[in-house]
Amino acid sequence: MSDGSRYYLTTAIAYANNKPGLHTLYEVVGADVIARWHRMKGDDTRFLTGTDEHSINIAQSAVDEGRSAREFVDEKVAYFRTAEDALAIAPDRFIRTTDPDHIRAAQEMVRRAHANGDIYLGTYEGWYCPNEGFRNPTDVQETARGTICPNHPEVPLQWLTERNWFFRLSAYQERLERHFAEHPDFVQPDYRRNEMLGFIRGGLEDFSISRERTPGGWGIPFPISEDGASALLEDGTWDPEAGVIYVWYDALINYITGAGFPDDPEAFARWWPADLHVIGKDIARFHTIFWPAMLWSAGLDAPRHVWVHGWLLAAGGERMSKSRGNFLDPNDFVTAFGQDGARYVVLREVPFDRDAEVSWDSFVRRYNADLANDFGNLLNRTVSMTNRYLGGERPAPRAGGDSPLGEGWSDTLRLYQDRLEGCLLHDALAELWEFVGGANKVVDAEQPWALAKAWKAGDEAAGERLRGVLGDLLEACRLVGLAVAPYMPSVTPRVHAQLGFAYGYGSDGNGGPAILEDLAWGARAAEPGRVSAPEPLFPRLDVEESGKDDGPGKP
RNA sequence: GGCGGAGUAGCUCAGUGGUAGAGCAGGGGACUCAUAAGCCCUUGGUCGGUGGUUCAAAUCCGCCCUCCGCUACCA
Repeated sequence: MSDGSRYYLTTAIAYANNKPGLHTLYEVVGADVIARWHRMKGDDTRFLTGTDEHSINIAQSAVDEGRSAREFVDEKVAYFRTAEDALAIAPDRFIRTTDPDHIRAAQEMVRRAHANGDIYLGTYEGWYCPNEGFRNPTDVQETARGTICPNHPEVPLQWLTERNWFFRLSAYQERLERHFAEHPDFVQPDYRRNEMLGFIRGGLEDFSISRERTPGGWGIPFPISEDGASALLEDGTWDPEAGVIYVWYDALINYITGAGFPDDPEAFARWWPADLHVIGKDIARFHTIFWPAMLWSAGLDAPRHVWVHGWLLAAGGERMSKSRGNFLDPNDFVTAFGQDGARYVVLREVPFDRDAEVSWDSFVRRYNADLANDFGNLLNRTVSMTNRYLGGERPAPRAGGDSPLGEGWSDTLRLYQDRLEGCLLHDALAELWEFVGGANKVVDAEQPWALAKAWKAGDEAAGERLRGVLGDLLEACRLVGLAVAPYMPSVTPRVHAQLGFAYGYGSDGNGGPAILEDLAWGARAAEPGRVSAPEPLFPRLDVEESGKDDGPGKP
């Protein structure tokens, strides 16, 4: 039921300074699930993810490695795309802040802010690290040798003053407070919203949006000169004296570039404002305070919702990072759990609204308990019994009222949809798996093997009941298998194949029937078919062999 | 320091006044369709500490301890 409703969602763009860790891609997997769900519902869906490439750190790292910044980021971006492919991430566009249309978008935003009187020349001063640029006062340390940056203790910091353009964030304080009040679900979860509101009420300061000096001049050229005229030179290049756009100002704009701004007004009118920005808790302020103000300044609408997710933490609650060496490699993770298994366990084991400590063990336990034992085995035993007792011919499920499973399904589906659309991705799966548990109980309560025996002995009623029970169980497998498609896109077709159903969705979730119609109990009851030979969906993993003692860093 | 959140079974957490719960992990049993999976039963907790209100407190109030988040320009 494609009702023409559109859904535009984004992830934060990843900082392209290294290979991606699973803790970074977690967010993208979650957003991909939401995107797939909307596609399968029939919404005209647009899912944007990509990379943030203009930081000073990146420029400096490239200099350190003796190559161009462009070469440096191209390599990192390739790592991201490979890992995302391995995890079946299917964006409608992978945006890079070095893309030409994004550069145009960022410059246009600066021009609009300037035309609107929202930017002005000022001075920015602070401790400047030759390696990392300006440092936050809270990040520097006073020592006997002077002020140093903890990351490079041997390099003394310089107190520098720059002439910068400032954005008049202070002018938007009242409007931001009003926006938060009028749109209580603008920022979620609620405790994040409260934190942001507290920040706004504490008073907003203007922030600088340009940089005079970056290594190699890396960044998007600032399009306006000090005198307020265009910084475009006669030879078609940008005046280096104008500096570059500060990387955060540049980065946020990717969300509108990805919607068609400013080149394609028609597309932009369709896709903007975004329905959902999925972001990490560390960048909530930029997305919920700076970003709306930037948009309003340019005469554009704020995004509708911003969801702030938590982090995967290593044992002891430590944040995962490359430098700590306690991160999980997404490619190793996919190798161990499979593409679908990896997506499932990371989204089931980590609540999407807060942090969670994870370990290799915890993921293996979750995989075995939920995927191999509960659902995989349910499908396996159901298909096996259908083959053994009914010659492989798939019986239809009983009408909802005649079947405990059929009766319970509508509640399960409603809760699943509520949780999923409310970004509680872990709770959505929990609802589905409660239903799986119910189906396993039905097997033991009905004992199809006993019914089969009685039927063989001439009890026609037992045969009738056997067909009904197995029909219900097969239907339960079909429904769960289909409902989890956003989470486990390649498992669903395998479930359908074993059950003898055709499967019509494409690899990104587009193209099939509106999923809610197909998710009704008995929706395909009229289709005859035969089950195939049973084949385990999720082979059990051995905890010992999976690297029990290695910790998350060395799977 | 200020504001906010949390401390309940080995692990992850639910439970806001009335005899301590779930899932996973551990133990036992019956069954056998199945990936030794599933089902049933079960071990396990002075509900962070302390004082108070109450007939009754994990739940309300005071104080204390521990942990976490936010407290602006690395991204």
